[in-house]
Amino acid sequence: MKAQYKLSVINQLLAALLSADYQRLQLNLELVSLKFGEVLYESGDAIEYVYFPNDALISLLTNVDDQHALEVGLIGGEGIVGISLALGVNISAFRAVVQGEGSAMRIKSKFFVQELKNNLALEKAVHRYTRSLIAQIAQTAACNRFHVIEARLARLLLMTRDRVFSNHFYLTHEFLANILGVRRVSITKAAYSLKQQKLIAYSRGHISIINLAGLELVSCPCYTLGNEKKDNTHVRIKLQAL
Amino acid sequence: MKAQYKLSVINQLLAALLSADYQRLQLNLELVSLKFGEVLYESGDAIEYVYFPNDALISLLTNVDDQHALEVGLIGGEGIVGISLALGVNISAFRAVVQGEGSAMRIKSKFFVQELKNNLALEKAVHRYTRSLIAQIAQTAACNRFHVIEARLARLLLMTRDRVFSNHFYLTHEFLANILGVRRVSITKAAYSLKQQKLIAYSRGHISIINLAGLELVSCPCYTLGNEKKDNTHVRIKLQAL
DNA sequence: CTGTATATGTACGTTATAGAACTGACCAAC
DNA sequence: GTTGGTCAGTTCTATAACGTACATATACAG
Repeated sequence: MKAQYKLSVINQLLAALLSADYQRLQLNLELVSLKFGEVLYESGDAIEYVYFPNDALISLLTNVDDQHALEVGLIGGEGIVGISLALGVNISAFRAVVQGEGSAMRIKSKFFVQELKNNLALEKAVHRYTRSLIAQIAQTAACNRFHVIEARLARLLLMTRDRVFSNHFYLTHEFLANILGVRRVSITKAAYSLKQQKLIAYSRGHISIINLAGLELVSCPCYTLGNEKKDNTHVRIKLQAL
Repeated sequence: MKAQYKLSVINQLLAALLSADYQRLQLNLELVSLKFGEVLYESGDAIEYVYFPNDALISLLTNVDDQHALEVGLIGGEGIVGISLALGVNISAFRAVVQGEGSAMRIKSKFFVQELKNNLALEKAVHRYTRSLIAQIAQTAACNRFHVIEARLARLLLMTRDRVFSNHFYLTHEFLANILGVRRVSITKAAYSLKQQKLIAYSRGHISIINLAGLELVSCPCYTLGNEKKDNTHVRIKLQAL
């Protein structure tokens, strides 16, 4: 299904392209809807498509052993999934899982690589995004090391919110546990505490943020820090151009 | 001091360059010796020089708060410090600290960026190295999350060994604690245990690996995994060409 | 050879999180 | 409406790692 109609939300990297560049790219772009839990790549897989999320949300996970994995990056409309390709390697370093249902534009790796060569603006944007992803990965690493589960959970919920543009989303404790690399029980305990504090509400996976400012307070400083530091220079927001 | 003499060890990225490319690059390269504990950049600093370590060892740290930092990457002769530049950003995302004394080649950012444009092989190598650094950062993140200090210490010692090409190096418990983001006491305990097991010896910072195979056994699987996965395609070892 | 700084060792109470096992509540399909 | 599956909550015990404080040992400078 090609993208031939307006979207309420469009990937910001694409939105920032010049009209002519976008027209050309669009020929090979495909609009897809991504389902919760869907796996785009396993770590080590060849990258078949590169994804530009619109309102979908992709979690990058790294495996330790068969038991444990850990989220190292979270990619929404501000980014792109499959960055390795822009670094000359067509193997994914991560497992990429859909954490938030939604739509994305995708393009065959071959076309993406081709386009990168001819489209300096795209290349530049992708590089800059790569740089900010590296910072995000490192930040997440440090956060996982030093902060308590409740704070990390709050941070994850806030980051999710920012990327799906909504205070309501679907995430079970089990899924969150996988993402944060902790036991489900620990999530339940932390989530219950947040619920008690009237910061969030949830039931069977349907989570709502009901006190944003409060949630920011209990979340670890990484959240606000991450936003301040966030290198948004890779996108010049130009939604109106579409 | 320009590099006009043979080195026993030379950075592998440089070694892999074609002779002509290297000749040109060399005009702007400078041989420097890096002292233990020296800080190349703070996180957020403008990148003045890009470093190609020979036998020096650089640790990349990310800050959490004023109290805590955490190593996310370790760069020796296989790599390059100041990668952000190749991604179009001249600000360092990390604090870069000399963890192992030794020499490195350095080049002014301006020249490096210039050279990247004209030297496809270098650009490709740097990109691939970036890709493998991302994998390393993520791996380290997961490792920090799941493995016990003793295993992580063993891993760090092994990684250090691999990069300084020696079983002997200088690292105090205090320094190691900063790198691994744990208390000094925890390092002392873990190091003491390794010493008891006759895997290492140390005194006042002078560490020796005395049972390599044994140390690999107690180190976390990340170590061997990291080596298997290690993407060395960014260098074509060509030391004989120098 | 003595004093001071640096490096390492020890001890004690505290806490976050792990592991494991079980209960209850809700949902959808048959 | 019963059944089977998913999701959330509780409890218990074990332990790795923390914070802090202090003690010893080695190196080096005067």
